[in-house]
Amino acid sequence: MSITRIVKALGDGTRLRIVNLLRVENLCVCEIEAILQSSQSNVSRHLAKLRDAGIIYSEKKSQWVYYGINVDIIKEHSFIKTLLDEDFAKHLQYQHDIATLRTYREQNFECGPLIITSA
Amino acid sequence: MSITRIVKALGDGTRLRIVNLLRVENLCVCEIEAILQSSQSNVSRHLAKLRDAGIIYSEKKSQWVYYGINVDIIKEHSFIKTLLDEDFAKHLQYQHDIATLRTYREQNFECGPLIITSA
DNA sequence: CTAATATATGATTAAAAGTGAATATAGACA
DNA sequence: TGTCTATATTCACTTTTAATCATATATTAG
Repeated sequence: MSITRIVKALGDGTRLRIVNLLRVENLCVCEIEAILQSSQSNVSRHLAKLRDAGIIYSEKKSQWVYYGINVDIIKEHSFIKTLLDEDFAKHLQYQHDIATLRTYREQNFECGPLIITSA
Repeated sequence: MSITRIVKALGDGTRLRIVNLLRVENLCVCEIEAILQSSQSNVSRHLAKLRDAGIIYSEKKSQWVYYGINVDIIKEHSFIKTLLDEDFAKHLQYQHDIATLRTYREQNFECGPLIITSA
């Protein structure tokens, strides 16, 4: 996979937020949808772009499709690892998304709407 | 500067090649133009995009404008450093561009056309 | 001043990318 | 079987981006 293709696929706010979340754990479309407060089709399309660029993989489990970081591409393109491990941590947006994910887990939400308490 | 903005600015083949060259040394527009075999206005526009994203800076010296990597943004966004130091090295295209730059220097070219001997 | 060179930018066009709404597909379960 | 849920995909539309050509600006050299 070319560097250009990978960087291009990462060059979108929503997709960076998705990759940041997947760094914590594998998630299905509806979970990402809830955390990012974005539409189903929008999230699905962004996931497809990331997968086409080899950054993430998908795995179907009954009716859900779980997405996760493709560790092989990270080994091949180490800047992605630096981005995930060092750079996301410095920006509030990404920390906040992970906090939302934790809230989501604590509340034992299944796929469905998440009540966000703080913006 | 947001990560999204930076990644977006890097998400183009020509701009990645430019950043790869600037890693070696500061260059003016006409030198980049010759090495990448691209048009003056095209190179100028790509440079402007990189500069607007804070990835490079420009410095006018008499009639030339020299561009160079902005080290401050690399300190702030370490994935750029990994990209420059580790990932470019693994891809032939970027190595080749640097070889062309060396040829350019050995031939003592001023700004002007460069005779490429091998593709 | 004039000519030549280096760079930036406006205008235009073509291609690519993003989005909401609707639809299609596939699995789960009664 | 029919229905519900999760996901993907298509359509129509808008926005963004890239490339090219032509022109403008600035600097140097004569």
